[in-house]
Amino acid sequence: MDESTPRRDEQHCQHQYQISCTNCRLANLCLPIALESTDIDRLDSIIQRGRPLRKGELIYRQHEPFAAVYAVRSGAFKAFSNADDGSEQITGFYFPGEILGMDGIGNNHHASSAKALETSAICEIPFDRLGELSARIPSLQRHFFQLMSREIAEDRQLITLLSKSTAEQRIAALLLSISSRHARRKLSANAFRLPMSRTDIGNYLGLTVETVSRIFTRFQKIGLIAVNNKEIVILDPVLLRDIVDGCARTDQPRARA
Amino acid sequence: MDESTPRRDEQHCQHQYQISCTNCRLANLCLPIALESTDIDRLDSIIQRGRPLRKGELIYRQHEPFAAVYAVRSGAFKAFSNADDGSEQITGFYFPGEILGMDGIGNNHHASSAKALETSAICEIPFDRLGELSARIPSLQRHFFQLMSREIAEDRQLITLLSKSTAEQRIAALLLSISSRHARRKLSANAFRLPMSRTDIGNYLGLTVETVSRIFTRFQKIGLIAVNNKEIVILDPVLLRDIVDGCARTDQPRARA
DNA sequence: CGCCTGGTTGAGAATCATCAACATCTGTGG
DNA sequence: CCACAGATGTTGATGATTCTCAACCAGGCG
Repeated sequence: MDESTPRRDEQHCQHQYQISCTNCRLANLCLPIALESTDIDRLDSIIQRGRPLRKGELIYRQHEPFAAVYAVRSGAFKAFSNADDGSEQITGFYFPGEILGMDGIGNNHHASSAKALETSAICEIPFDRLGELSARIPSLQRHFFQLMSREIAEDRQLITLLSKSTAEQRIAALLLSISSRHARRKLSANAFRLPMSRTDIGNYLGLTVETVSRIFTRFQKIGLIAVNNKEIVILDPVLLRDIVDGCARTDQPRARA
Repeated sequence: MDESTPRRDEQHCQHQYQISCTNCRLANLCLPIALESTDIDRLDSIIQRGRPLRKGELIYRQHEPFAAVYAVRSGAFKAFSNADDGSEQITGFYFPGEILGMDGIGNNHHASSAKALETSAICEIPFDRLGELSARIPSLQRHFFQLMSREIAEDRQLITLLSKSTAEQRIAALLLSISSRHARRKLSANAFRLPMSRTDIGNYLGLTVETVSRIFTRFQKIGLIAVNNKEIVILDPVLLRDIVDGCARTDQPRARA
């Protein structure tokens, strides 16, 4: 109960923010993927690394001029946009190795804001210099096209989720998504801390806080997950997937393949 | 009643499918935007133009190897992906001047399928050659980044719509979106034909056909739009926007700013 | 200690889905 | 040109999921 967080390793290590791309343990997920080491050095030379951000600080604000994209080095962020009436819509959560801010390229202004959900560090990648570099390093250009394309493909999965799925399926899908993104970083797939609030989860998934809360307790009651505030343990990954796929429901007394 | 379609001009003209980018009336919306005329010629030289597709024909299928993106020259398309259970999710509608297939770049396979909603013509743009060309023409690279970024930003608008809006707001937003895309092509903003079925609209917006139908009739009853099958006339654009923005509802007897 | 934010639980209401019947449109073949 | 069948769209009655409103609880911080 007092092992505050199980990922102190990554947190600590990645807060050493003057590390280079070459030595970064996220290099295999992030922009440098598929680059030769000399090209990695060139990429490295355009990247700015600043002090870590504290919880609640913004990387950039919606409508601000767009100048750079950002790689998450440690911590977690939410991206959100505000409608005219001030209401917020969260469009994504971002974890180490993922790239933020690509929706701002389109019209030279950020289409959303990005806020740290906990103490976090980032690498700033000035976009005009990335463009120049991409023109000279074909594999970098291709890789950046791929990153943007994957962002599109992932947004469309979310669209499908919002359009077709029940509240249970949405929450189960989010848990699985976070789980797999943890696994990608060689962290436990089945035990992790949710950096965002229940309100954020509801906002992201198109549900109210109350519904999110109810479903967490329901999932807990059937032994699907263990919840302790933001700490989550997935007890039955198979059932979780079955719920996402629509071939299992929580009101049945736990019969599955 | 017998003026079959008011856009026979564009349809006819654009079906002249061997036209070059330089002479294409969509050049100011499509990829050539912001290119010098010599660069347009270079772009033009890599573009493939085939025979028109008939209603129901596919440009590409989900999971097929990715090789090209496609510009709509005439007609209209829907992009959709199928879940494992075969259920379909429409992720977008595409009109002349818009680019299709960018979600396939990410992992070299198409993440969705694209089907013609009516007789349509396209320009095929081989992606590897576009990449080469982009590396040599900085403004082309930048423009393609921008197109992808806008696709992301638009998907996120849809996410907000699905996450936060009522059925009425979703339909109103779709009508406004189609209206503005018509206007961009110098066609009437307030009178157009919906190329997709009610079922498609419902699928796209996360609603059932019945709900879509009911809302069309409700909108018609209050004098917001005139509906004749797929022909739509927007009678009160201001109110339509108010509905999207959530500051007007149809159950109030028509009081607005 | 007490406030304040964030989270949980309950009761009632509302929107939208479902099920079912019917209408209309399209295109095909007689 | 008409008749028909299948697909597409409309309308109505009913019900379920989720939202809303409200109260209450827990933890963190001044």
